Amino acid sequence: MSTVAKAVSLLEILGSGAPETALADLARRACFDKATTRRLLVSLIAHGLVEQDETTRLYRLGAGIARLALMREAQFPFLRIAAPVVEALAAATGETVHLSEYSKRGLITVHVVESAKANRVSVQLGDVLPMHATASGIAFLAFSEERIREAILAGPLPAFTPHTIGDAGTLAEHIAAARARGHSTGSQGYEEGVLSVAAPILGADGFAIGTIAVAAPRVRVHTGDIERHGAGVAVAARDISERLFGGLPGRKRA
Amino acid sequence: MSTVAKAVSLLEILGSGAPETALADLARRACFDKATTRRLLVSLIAHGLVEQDETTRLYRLGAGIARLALMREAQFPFLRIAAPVVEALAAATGETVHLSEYSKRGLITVHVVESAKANRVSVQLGDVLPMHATASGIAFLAFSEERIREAILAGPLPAFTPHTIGDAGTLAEHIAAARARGHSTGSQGYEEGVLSVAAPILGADGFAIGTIAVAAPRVRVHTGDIERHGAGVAVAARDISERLFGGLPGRKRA
DNA sequence: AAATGCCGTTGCAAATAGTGAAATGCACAT
DNA sequence: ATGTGCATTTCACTATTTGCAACGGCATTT
Repeated sequence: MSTVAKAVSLLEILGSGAPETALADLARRACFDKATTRRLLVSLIAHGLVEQDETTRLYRLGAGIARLALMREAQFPFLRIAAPVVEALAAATGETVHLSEYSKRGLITVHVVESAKANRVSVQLGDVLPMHATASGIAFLAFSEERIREAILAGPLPAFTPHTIGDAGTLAEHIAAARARGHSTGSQGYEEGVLSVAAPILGADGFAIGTIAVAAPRVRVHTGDIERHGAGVAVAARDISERLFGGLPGRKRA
Repeated sequence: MSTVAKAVSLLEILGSGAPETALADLARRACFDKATTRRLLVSLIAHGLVEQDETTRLYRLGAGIARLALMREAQFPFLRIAAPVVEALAAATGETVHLSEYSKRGLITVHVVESAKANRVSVQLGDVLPMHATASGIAFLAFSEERIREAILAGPLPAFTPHTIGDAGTLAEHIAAARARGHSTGSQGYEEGVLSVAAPILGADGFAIGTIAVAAPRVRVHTGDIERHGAGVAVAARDISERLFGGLPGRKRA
């Protein structure tokens, strides 16, 4: 295991769970020696990616993380551009709308506007959505590079609910259907009782770079709602793509 | 130089400058061997912190960075809490207001609302502000742990403009004055023609964790404006502290 | 009060992981 | 065709990293 892999693991562990973590706890969770863990943390602290409480000796993610994220956002203002569209769609539908961005590990939820209704779908910021079990994932795969799609179809398809698609053939059908329609639908594949509709946000090269999705409790979805939301996310996704890439002919982006 | 230090350097270089960077360019700027640079990048890519354009082979910061930042924000919602206060102060003063957070390297600018006026002060998100040359820095040091203050007073005080404070004694006086008043003033120490007023945002232990500042072009600052803005930032800073720590008696934070 | 357990920190020899020069392969321009 | 510039791979060498073990501080327990 490479040293940077270990360092990143520590960051991920610090990010998940409690806001602050003790050294021994961290070492145990990461399965590293205490000494190793501490030395990695010292390096990370020197660069501001981790901070340590002076008195309690507890560790937490540092402001350097935020700095990197801000620099990235300055280079590629995905959130700044897409967030208003998400808000607008949330207002128009009255349901929870979430935005995600592709990453090696899955689709990362980068923005959420929850429905104002009491019975609503809640999505955690930073959550990683599985490709095969969510409307977002299927919408993404329908417009992704073939390499990514095949990797998912070839890999394991863990079940999150009894409704999760566990068969590569069925998944391929869903993907094909989503490609034909321009948006996907997800039915309780990740969480029970949740229906979702998602559309891909396309990059400059025509491949998906993220998705926008509407998620509603099953009991509230009536005839025509799926189609209405499907049209909504498709328009919103296209809108985001255009704002990101339409106005800047010089800039290329995968 | 430790391996994680190198990996983080690459992230910083990727964040600064152009949105996408070539391997050779990156290796040159970091002063690493091309092979070394690439292997580090491969590790970072595996964890989603870096992405590579499939066709151009250019590297950029990945969505994993955003994920870590979101997880951090979920643990400690500094931006979510402070941003509305910054907006309000910007609306009230009509000038540029910026928010920063302490990090080992300096004060990191995490939120900015620029003045609507044509002649306005512009601050870059993610910028690191020097402690000795900005109103924010002096406000921070006035309420920081002694260790940090002394490290700055002992260290070098590079000049950014002819007005930058270059003398430890003068700096100590400014810090003392800021502590007495509850807010600091900065006069063209970092950028020519800019006057700033800043106040510290205090953590649960009473030490500063960040600052909020109003920055205006010198020509627009008239009699009484300094005092008015000083009162404004002080109230805003206290407001943020209270919203962060007042409501959650169980949570501690340095 | 002494003892026990837990935690963070430091030192050191062993070993794994990282290093860089050079070679290979790939595209594009000459 | 030939050349140039780039990314990528290989391999012997070296240095960083590693984990054990011991230490000191702190709190709770006996």
